Amino acid sequence: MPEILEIEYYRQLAEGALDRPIASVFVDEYAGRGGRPGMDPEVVLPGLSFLAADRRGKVLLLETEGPTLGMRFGMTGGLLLDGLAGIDDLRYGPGTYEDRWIRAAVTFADGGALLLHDPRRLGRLIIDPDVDALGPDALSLTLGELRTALASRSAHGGPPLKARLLDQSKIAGIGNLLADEILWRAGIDPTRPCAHLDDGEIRRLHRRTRSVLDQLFERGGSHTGDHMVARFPGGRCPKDGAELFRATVGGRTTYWCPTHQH
DNA sequence: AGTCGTCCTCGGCCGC
DNA sequence: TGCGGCCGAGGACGAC
Repeated sequence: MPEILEIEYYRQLAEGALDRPIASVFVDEYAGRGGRPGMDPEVVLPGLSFLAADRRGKVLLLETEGPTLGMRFGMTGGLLLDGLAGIDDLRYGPGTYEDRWIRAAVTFADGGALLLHDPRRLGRLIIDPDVDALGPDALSLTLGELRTALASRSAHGGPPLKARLLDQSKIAGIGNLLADEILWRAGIDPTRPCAHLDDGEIRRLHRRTRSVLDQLFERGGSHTGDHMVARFPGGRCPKDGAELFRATVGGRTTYWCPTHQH
């Protein structure tokens, strides 16, 4: 599934779409949901060009002379430019390409096109998305920013740590699989109240977040993590062989090791 | 503030 | 064996 690393690949791919006048735009009924009234990409984009390809968390931001096109990819969204896929296969996607799964298209005057390929229809195209609602970007997360993100004044120490890591308004870009991988490497129990980590644990979590993102980016994406091979019922911890716990944490299926994650 | 259900589709798995 | 049908997976968001 596309998380921040895949979106960063898409952003790099989209740099090939800059400075090419937009001839027409198509957005299907689902991909256009949630947009601002009167801000229809099909209407406001033709005639303009993308001038910069940016990213905040999992949102790809294509800036023009006027409005900015925001693209979200949901679980199975893929970006194609002039026929090139941004990523070969997605863990939960069908792993194949079909014309009928093209949900949106930006066609340039030169005949090329930027396409959203999204079998399960959770991707969205939004004009001028609210990026201020997002927390600091995970790829450049500082220790101080992580400290702030984990703080809570609640009597019980806030929501489970994993739920907080997935909260895009606190940290932008971490998805379900990345959260499990990071916590597994950091050796921290995902169900711990997020504000109950001591300073050493916060530092460890920060260090592991950086190393996971750096390493997976070099390897080619979120779905190639070490913890992922054991992410099935009955799977065993690649570090120590213990059978992983499986439970819903923060509303998402979570796997963690009862032996080395505390 | 934090948790839960919903959206959407498809692959996988169950049972007959 | 074959097929029908159900479940669960992901991220974001609205509702309690």
